[in-house]
Amino acid sequence: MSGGNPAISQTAIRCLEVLQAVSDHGRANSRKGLALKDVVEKTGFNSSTAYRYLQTLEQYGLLQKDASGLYKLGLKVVELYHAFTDGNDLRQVAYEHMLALSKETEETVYLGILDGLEVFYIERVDSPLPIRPHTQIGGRNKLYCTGLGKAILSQRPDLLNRIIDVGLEPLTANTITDPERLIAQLQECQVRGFALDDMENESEVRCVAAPLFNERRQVTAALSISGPASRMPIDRLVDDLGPKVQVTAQHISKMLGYIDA
Amino acid sequence: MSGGNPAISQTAIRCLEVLQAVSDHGRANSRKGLALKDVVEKTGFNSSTAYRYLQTLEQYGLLQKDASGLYKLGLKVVELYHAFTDGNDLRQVAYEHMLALSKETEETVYLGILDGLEVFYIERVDSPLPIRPHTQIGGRNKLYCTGLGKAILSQRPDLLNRIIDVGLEPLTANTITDPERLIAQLQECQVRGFALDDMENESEVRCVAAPLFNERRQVTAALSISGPASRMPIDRLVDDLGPKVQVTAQHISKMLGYIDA
DNA sequence: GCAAGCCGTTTCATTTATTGAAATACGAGT
DNA sequence: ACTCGTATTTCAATAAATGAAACGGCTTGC
Repeated sequence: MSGGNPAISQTAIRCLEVLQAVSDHGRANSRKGLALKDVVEKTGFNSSTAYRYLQTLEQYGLLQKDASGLYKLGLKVVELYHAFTDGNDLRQVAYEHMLALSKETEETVYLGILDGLEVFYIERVDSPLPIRPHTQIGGRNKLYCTGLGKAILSQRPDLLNRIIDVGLEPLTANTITDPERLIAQLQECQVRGFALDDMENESEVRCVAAPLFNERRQVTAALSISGPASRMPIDRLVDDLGPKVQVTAQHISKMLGYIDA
Repeated sequence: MSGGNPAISQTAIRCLEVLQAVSDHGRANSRKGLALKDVVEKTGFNSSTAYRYLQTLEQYGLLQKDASGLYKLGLKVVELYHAFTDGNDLRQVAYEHMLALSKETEETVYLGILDGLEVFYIERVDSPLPIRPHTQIGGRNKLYCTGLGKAILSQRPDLLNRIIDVGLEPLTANTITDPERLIAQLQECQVRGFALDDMENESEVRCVAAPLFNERRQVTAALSISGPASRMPIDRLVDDLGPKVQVTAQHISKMLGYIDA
């Protein structure tokens, strides 16, 4: 190869591309796994090579063959996930508070963390009600048009310019695309203590979110309550749910070692 | 290298060994991550090599650096886990039943699947009570001395000889090490429909478990209720909890497409 | 019942990326 | 400023990855 970073293993990365292909497939088409030929198609690798990678991943347990001999994600994934959560204070302490908050409000509660210029959804507690949002854990969304994102952004002026430079792409009719308006709203959110998302990321979904502070008073995560617009009139968000997320977020922040000024 | 399977990528496997080292460390010592030198120590790789692997895993998102620059598991792990659960009917279907069962009994409910000659713990719903078992999700246990294992084994005579050949190592004073007794108990379990674990895997923990049947009438998974011996006298297990796990297991089996004879 | 075709698997000479010793850069502690 | 312990980069030697081709098994069609 030519330019690539020399401190990266080509072979290992290609192998992980195979893993990704299988993972992506699971998400999209669910049900059945991928055959060797599918992996060859998706990745463009030579079939011997793809074969070897599949064998390797299977041996390690990241992949396994399903009943029909197709490859799908393996048990090692579960093992790694639980090792991850064991070492992840934030998720640990937040989870029980999220359960309580969801129970109290009967709505879906999300925990998101800052990852680059996006929010990464790290945990969710579902609403008991039949109609509820379906954002994927393990997925990502923009900072400027989600409750979680704006809650984080309101405390992280350092990110604001980068976000605006990249551009505010509208995702729904309500997405804020005017930088001035975004800035104004973030200031409002800073004062009030929680952020609103009025169908800016997905139509029919509204959301309130509050930032989480760690022991160094930094914000890299937020908590939100989210639900169908029909159950979420703006005044319920502002008067009822907003204060509730905020209080819960404060509790969690305290557990994380944040000391109120 | 000399003998190794030629259909396995050495490089990729070595890279995954580094991932494992970081993962293992997280479990054992929690808190902080691993430095390059630690990885070098643990794996014995040359530092340039280990460095390249760490870079590779970090770039892919399986690892990330924590605040102090040490490596820990990254967000890709969460992404993969949720792709895994999306494509995993069993866990999906079982989970809500597990929630209900845990709520009703106020005890911890486990879901385990057969993996080789062990049970792999795939999901858990914790008891609300303060004293509760702590078996790790993503971990493994023996078939012959756990409720889950015996529930599976009672329906899988094909595995029995292999288990006995390997040997019944005692893990507690109560572990059954006599093959005859084990066989007798499995038959009893087959008749009654659920298996008991009377502190055979861990002292102070008792458990009842029932097998889960899939659409092809095979058993590769089981459901259990488990708790401290103090709250779990044998007659509660037999008269109350046992029938409850069994009924729940039957519901789940039905959802999985199992048709009762 | 035979042939053709498709896919997974193995082989092996060629090519390429990996390797590791050593040089270098960095940073904390003194 | 110097030292020590790490992290990072360099580069020639080398071991491992690659891919074309051959093989084998299984299904499909005639």
